[in-house]
Amino acid sequence: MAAELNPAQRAAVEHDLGPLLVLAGAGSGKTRVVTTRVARLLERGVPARSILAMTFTNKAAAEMHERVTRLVGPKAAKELTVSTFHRFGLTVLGAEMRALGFRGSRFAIFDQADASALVREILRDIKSGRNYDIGAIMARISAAKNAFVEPEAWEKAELEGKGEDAYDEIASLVYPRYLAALRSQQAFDFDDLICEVVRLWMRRPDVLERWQGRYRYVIVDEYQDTNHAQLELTRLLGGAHRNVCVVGDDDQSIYAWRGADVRNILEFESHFPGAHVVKLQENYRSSKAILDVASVVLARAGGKRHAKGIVPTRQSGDRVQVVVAADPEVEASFVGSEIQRLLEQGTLRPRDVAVLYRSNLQSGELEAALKERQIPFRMIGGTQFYERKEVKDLIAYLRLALDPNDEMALRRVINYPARGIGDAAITKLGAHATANDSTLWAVVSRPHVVQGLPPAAIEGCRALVRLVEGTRARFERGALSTEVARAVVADVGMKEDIHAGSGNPQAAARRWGNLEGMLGVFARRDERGLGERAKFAEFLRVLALREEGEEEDATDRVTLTTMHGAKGLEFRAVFVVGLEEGLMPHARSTDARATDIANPGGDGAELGSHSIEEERRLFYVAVTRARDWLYLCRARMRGMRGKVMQRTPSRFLLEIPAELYDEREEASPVAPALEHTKAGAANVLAAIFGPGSSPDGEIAFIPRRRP
DNA sequence: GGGTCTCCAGTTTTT
DNA sequence: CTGGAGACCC
Repeated sequence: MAAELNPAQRAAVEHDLGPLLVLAGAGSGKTRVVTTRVARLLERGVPARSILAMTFTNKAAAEMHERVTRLVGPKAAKELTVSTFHRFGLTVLGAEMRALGFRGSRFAIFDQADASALVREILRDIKSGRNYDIGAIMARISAAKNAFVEPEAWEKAELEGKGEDAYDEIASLVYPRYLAALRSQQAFDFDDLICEVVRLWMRRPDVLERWQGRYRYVIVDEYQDTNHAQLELTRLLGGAHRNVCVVGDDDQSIYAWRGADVRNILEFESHFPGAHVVKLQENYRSSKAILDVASVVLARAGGKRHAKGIVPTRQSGDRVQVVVAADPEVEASFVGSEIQRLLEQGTLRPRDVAVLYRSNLQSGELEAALKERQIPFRMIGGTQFYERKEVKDLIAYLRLALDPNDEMALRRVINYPARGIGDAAITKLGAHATANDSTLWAVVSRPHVVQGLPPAAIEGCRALVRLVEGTRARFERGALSTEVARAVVADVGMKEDIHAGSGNPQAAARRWGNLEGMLGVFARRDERGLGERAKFAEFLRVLALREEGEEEDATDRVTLTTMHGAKGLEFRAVFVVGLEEGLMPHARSTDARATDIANPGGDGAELGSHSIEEERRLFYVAVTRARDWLYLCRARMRGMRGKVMQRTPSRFLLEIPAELYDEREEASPVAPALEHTKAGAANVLAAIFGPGSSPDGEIAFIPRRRP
């Protein structure tokens, strides 16, 4: 095996004891190095069970596990721990319930939507008056957690006038209540799964020592995406033996906006003194023509970076294509026709092609263009399946039936469907529960004891209890999950509700489709013998971590995804669309003030420039997904927020020397003279849309008729 | 308490 | 143009 590795790769694989930083450029064979390294450790006699590999996504974990299995066989692979950071945190916390001082052996996991519902409730409760952006508050709370700032310390900082804006102020108010609410429900949010492990280990060296003893070799993938808490977790776990191997690429750091701290990878050598550093700079993925463009993108990158180059190993290949389309529709139809052309040539399968965009909003035209040409495609991203309202409602009912003390679930469905239990009634019920040291469910089960509860609400509580008891009875009879879930859907009348609820039949069909998708997931689990009550309950409990989800779609389809969503993937042909100022780089990244709100916890002044650098890295990630064919597309005009705007090309596009690509113009079929000059465009617009269309600014939006 | 209207804002997102 | 959230009226 070693013969197939280049010298740098071999150095990374052969490195034995002590900290190791592998700087793995795009397409440099990172996964191969990691898996081979694991195999090599096993060869040397390291027991598989003392190796821990941590990734960010379940998909990455599954892939790594699969590839190690291929190398070392299932027996050894089974003993390895390959998991996400969060899954690992869950394992530790689950094993240390006693040390944590928790009752029983279970805690709930709040996903993003649960947490945001909780924050919304707290905001209502403290009558903040203003319309705060929940996401901004949650981002600040998350930042505080990951920096291990206690609520008291934060409040103190506020009092001393260190908090700058209104969001710091409101978040510092919400934070303690949020924490208290989580704890009272014996619940953790995603951040807690990491942070609480760190806290536990810091306060209980004896516990830490056990885990250090268990895992003698630690490997962390995509290290540039780690946040502060993840660094601390890694540092503590590796603190004794220091066999910590991290793999990543600072040039692909694109998640600072959600707390990733690129300094972790930049300063690895000071966090882990004596670290060995290996740079994988040879690129085996992309043609030289594509890498030439990628190199230009990186050459202009500012900020602190690990110095490394891109060494092409492949021939030049086909030239990069820059495509200037009249508008997004034309851009999309170009993408569609070109994909069709490539497919018809027979050298490509649909699965070899990806279309990448900055924002999910851009997907619409592309979907339509591919559908029109009957090109099969899959979309990654958008609102996550399990976070869709109808899916969460169903899950909440099932959770409630399995555990009536699941207050989050109860609050979610207490008045869905509307049954006369409004905000006022819920407040009364909650207050009664608190006053009598009882649970919310207990009060809902005996609504008549609550003073001043309207008869409609009492009747509503009874109806809810009947429904939940009925569901529980089904579980108790031993019914499998699908049967119970279908009964809930029927009893609640979810199908009717969905179709009545929205005026848009397409949206209704989609939402119903989501529910059927969920039922499908249950059905497949049932078939695998996982449908009985206890297993199903555990499945629902950790559903937030999405370990079983929509299973990987192995069918042969074109991939539509955001540039973020494409990280870690590769395709023979890649179309990057919407390369216009304001979209890519996104306007938010060039507007310093907006950026400050979106990126709390950072050090204010530099944020604006950081973000533009992150956009650049994102563009670099997008470009380096391509193996053989790369298309960089933009539109001259784009409707945004109901207005048609002239668009200027992305600065990243303008930076690329003309000799590195071919450029072509895709004219609108309606207005072939539209291109070239602003004035010309304005004349054409005036002809089509009537006078008053200004050349520069915004033009009243009139949808184009399709030819 | 519930349905309807109006207003506003509008990246990226895994766990 | 959208969707979500709050205001407002019945």
